[in-house]
Amino acid sequence: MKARVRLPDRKSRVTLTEVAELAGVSEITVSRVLRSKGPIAEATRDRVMEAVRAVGYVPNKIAGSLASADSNLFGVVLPSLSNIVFPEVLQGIHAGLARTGIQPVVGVTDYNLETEEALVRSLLAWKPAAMIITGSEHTAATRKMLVESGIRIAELMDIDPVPIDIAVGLSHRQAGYDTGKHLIARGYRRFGYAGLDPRSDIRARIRFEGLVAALSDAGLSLQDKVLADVPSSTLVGSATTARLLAENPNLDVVVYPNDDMAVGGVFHCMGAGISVPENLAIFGFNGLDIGRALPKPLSTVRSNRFRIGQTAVEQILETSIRPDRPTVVNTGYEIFEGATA
Amino acid sequence: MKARVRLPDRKSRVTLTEVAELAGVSEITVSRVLRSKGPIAEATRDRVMEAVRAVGYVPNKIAGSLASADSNLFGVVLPSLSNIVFPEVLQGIHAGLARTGIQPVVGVTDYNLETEEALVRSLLAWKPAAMIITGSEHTAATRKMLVESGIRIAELMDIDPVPIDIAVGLSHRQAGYDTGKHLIARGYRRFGYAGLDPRSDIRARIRFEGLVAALSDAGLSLQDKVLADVPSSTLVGSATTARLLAENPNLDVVVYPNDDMAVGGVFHCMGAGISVPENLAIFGFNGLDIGRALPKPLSTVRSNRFRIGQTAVEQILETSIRPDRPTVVNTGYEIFEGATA
DNA sequence: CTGTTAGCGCATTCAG
DNA sequence: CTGAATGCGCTAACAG
Repeated sequence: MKARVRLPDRKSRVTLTEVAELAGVSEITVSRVLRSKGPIAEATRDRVMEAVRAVGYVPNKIAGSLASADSNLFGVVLPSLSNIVFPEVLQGIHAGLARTGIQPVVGVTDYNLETEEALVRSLLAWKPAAMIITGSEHTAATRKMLVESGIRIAELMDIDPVPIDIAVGLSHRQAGYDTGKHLIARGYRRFGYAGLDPRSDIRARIRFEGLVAALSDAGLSLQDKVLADVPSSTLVGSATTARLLAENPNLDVVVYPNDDMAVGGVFHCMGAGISVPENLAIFGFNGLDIGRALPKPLSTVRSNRFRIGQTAVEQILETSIRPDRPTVVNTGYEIFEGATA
Repeated sequence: MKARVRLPDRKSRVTLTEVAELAGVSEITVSRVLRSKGPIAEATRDRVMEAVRAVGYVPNKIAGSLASADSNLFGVVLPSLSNIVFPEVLQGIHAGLARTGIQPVVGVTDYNLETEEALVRSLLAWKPAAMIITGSEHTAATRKMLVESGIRIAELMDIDPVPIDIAVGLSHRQAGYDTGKHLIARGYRRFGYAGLDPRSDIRARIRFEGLVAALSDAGLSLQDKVLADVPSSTLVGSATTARLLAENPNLDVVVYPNDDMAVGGVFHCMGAGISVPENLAIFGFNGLDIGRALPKPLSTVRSNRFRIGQTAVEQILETSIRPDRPTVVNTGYEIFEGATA
C-alpha cells in the first residue's frame, strides 16, 4: 500500500519567482539573499526579505537539493525505539546536528535485516548527506548499497568488526569479559545468566560470550542460563530471574544483558525476600538512570549512548569525503560498582 | 554553522537515462516499472528490472518529488527524547507508517517554542505530506506556517485546546481531576505534590490544575508541593520526595507528574523505611513498564503513547485534504489502581 | 502498451 | 554587485 499524497497547491504557489517579482529583482538574487551567499547590497537584501515575509515564502529544499546536489538530510537506521538505548543515541545525534540545519530521517528495523535493507534503499533515495546505522551486521545488498553510495557511513554501538567507514561504540566482547573478571575478583563463583533470545540482540550475545570467556579463563563455567524469547523489559527480568533461581537456588550472582532486566531481577529479590547482594548479586549493563535511583544502586557497566550518537555526527561532519581507511572511535565503558554486586 | 555536504558524483552517475538505455526503452517506461504504474508488458518489465540491478540504480526521490509534487516525508516535531513518552509516540508513528513508504523527519524542540518555530520552518521546506507536532501551544508564526501549509497537521497529546486540524490524545485536565477524585474516594486527605517546573511540561501543569480542582471540589486543598527545576528522572523523584516529606511528615499521599518520579518516590520510601501505601501513598502518571514491575505495582494513570502516535498517522492517511472542521480523537486513559495507593 | 514533450523550483555556471 | 541561460532527475499529460 503506497500512500502518495498530492501536495496542496496553495503553498506551492509561492515560489522564488513570486518573491523576485515583488522585490523587483531576479530569482537568483532572492536565492542568494536567502542562502547568504555572495555579495548582496544592503538595500537589496532588505527589499527581498520584506517580500519574503510579505508572501510568507518557504523555500523548497526539494528543488534546492536537486539543483545543487546538496542535501541536508541524514539517514538514521535504528533497530528499535522501545529499548531506551536507541532513543538516547538519537538524542546524541540530534545534539550533534543542532545548528547545522541538517535533519535526520529516521527508520526502524525491528532487528530485521531484510527490513533494514528495504529501509536503507528507501533512505538512500533521498540522497542523504550521510547515513548512521546500527551495528555492522547487514545483508550483502545493504552493505553494497552503503559502500557504493559514496557518502559517509557511521556504524554505531560496536567497534569489534571492521566498519565500512566509521565505527563508534565500544567493544562488547571486552565489556562482557571485564564483567566476568570484575565479578570473579569480587569473589563470585556460581554464575547464572538471565537473558534474551541471542538472535535478537547481537551485542548482548557478544557480551555474553565475553563473560563466558572470562569464566573459562578463570577455570569457572556458567552454571545455568535462562533466555526469554520476548522483547526486553523489567517484567521479563523478574520472570527470568524467578525461573533461573527456581532451578538453581545456589547461584551467587546473576548477570543480565541490560539494566532493565537486572532491575527486574532486583525487584524479584525484593518480593521473594532474597537480600541483594548478600544472598544473590545482580549485575546489569548500560548504566541507566533507573538503576542509579534504586535504594541500592545497580552494579553495571556504564556505556554512553548519547555520546555515541553525538560522536558519530561529529566524525561525519569532519569531512564529507570518505577516507581510504576506516575510522574507529572507542567511546568506552566503565564498570560501576554499585551496591548489588 | 551551515553544513552543506556535496554529494559524491559516483552515485549520481546512475540515472533513469542510463537504465533506460541499457534496457532499450524510454525513461518513462523505467519510471513506470519502478513505480508499478500503468500497464507494462511482462517482458519489458523484466528487461528493465534486470538493467536496474545491473547498474545498481537507486531512484532519486528528490527529483521524483519535485516532478510529481508528491512527497513521502512526514515532519515530526517532539519536545524531547529523554522523556520516554516521546520515543513511545515515535514508535507509534513508525508503526502507523510501516509499509506506506513514508519516512518521518524528526525534530526535537527541547520544549522551546522558538526552536519549534525554526524547526517547523525547516521541516516545511521539505514539503512534507503531513506534519505531526506535539501540543497545541505554538508561536503565532508557527501556527501561521502550519495553517498555510495546507497539509494535514496532527497535534498530539492534549485534546483540550481546539486543534488546527487534528488532535490526538487525552484531556489532561480531566485526568488530573480524576486522579484527585480517585484518591479522595480511597480515603486520602493530606495531599502533597512532588513535581517539576511548570513551564517545562505544560500538560503536567494542566493535570496538576485538575488535581487541585478535584481537591477543592471536595473541600480539601493541597498541603504542599515541591518543584524541581531540572529534567524529570527517577533520581529527582527521590530527592523531591525527601524534601517534601521533611517539611510535611504527616502527608498521606504524594502525587507525581509522571511515573519516573513516582518510582523515585517509592525508592525513597524503601530506603527511608516508610511503608507504601500504609504510611504514604504514591501516585504517578503514564503507566510505564517500570511501575508495573515494582514489587508493589505503581498506582497511576495509564495513557497510551504508542496509540497516540499510531492514531495520528491513521487520521492523517484518512484523507490528504484538510477538512473544514477539526478532528479530535480521544485516546483516553485509565486509572490503574496498583498497590501504592 | 510505450514514447514525446514539457516543466517541477531552484542553484550553478558564466557574463556583465 | 546582479542577471540570463541552462540543467539537476524525474514524472504528468498527452499522443500514438
